Amino acid sequence: MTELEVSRRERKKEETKERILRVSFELFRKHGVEATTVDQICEAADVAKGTFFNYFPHKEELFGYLGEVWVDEAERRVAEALDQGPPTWEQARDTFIEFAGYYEEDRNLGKYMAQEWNRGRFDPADEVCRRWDALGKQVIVLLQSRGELRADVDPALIHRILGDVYHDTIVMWLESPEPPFPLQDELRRRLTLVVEGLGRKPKEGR
Amino acid sequence: MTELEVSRRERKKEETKERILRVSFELFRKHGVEATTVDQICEAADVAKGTFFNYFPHKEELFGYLGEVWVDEAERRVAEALDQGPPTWEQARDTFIEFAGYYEEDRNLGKYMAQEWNRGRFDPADEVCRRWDALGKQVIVLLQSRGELRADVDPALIHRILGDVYHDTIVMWLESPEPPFPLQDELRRRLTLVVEGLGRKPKEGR
DNA sequence: CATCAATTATGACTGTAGTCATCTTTAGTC
DNA sequence: GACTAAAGATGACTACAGTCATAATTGATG
Repeated sequence: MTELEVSRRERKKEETKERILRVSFELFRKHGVEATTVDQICEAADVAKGTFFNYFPHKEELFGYLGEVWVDEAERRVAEALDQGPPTWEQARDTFIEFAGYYEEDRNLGKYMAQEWNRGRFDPADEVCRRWDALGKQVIVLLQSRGELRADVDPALIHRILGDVYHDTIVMWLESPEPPFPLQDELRRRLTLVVEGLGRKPKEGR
Repeated sequence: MTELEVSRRERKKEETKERILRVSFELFRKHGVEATTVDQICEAADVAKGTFFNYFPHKEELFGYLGEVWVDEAERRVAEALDQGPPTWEQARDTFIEFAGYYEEDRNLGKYMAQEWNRGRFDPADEVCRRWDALGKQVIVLLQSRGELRADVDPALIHRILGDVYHDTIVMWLESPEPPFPLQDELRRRLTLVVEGLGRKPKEGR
């Protein structure tokens, strides 16, 4: 076998993993995450339990892959936006607000995603987190250089604070009673408020 | 038996609950939360497993009681501070920052506490959350009336945003590598920044 | 003190996540 | 095609959380 073509083994492996992932999320959507057991997933994907755990060291690991899908898409969209020149604060803000749409697609799944994310149990979490971070920081630095955000503050700190508010708003939305409030509007409101300040003015101008 | 004195049954019940709680946290501190099983707790507290679950519908419920202890203390301290007249922003900020000391007392326990808090699995969670909320909001309204915080913004929103940053800073600290950064200094830095604003100025004065 | 209803304690049992020694399949070699 | 080593699959097994029918304890009442 040459190195170029993918061996049957590789192909089967990939197929099995794909099948487990596909079947899992089907069941999650149909019956909810808590109510879906690994046994059921194995049954539906026609693999032994051991096989499941060969691919995913624990049940929650499945969500790591959802995270990867999301960040792939997000990176693509940010690059696209930056291609049209450096953004204003409003443009950048709205681009990131749109990512909240991932959570809106399936609230139940989103809830679990946020939860597992918090627990930091994913294996690829480090990598995925790093990419999310890089995405945000890159934009913050650009905004600082354009004078749209305070340049006298560590961009990592600005990033973290905006991230806090962003993240917590989503968590709040996930837990809010039906019908949920309009997530993206609320994000816009809060992020704007934080950038404008809640009260006192800084002692020095920026 | 008169209604004034507590029956032996009541006393025993209380004793058992206390014993389970005490023994649990001893074991948590000694071996870590994950590593401590309910069986071990029951063994050490000399009760049957069923008894444990009579008192605490699930293992995590134990943390609900820690939450209650914390909020009791916090309420006491805020009342004390308000007794000395309405606070400035700096005073109020620092009072709340001191509460982060609960987490500093035992980082491992704190980690679990924050996690379980997020998951919202405590039974008394509603009540305890409500009290924490009331505590914060009360102070925000006071600060607004003194012109220390923007009065043109819903106090609940200000409260939520400051809470986001507060909470997330603690989570970050809990996850930070040894030796951890100085938590209270970092909280002060971030909360101040949010109140002063990250960049753009509001269109209208406050 | 005997009886009873209500409360609390008990531990065998169930369901599920996760492990591991063993078996099967595959790609490469002669 | 036969052989081999390594990758991958398997399911019986373990460990733990949580349940529930039953037993024991308690306080009240005659």
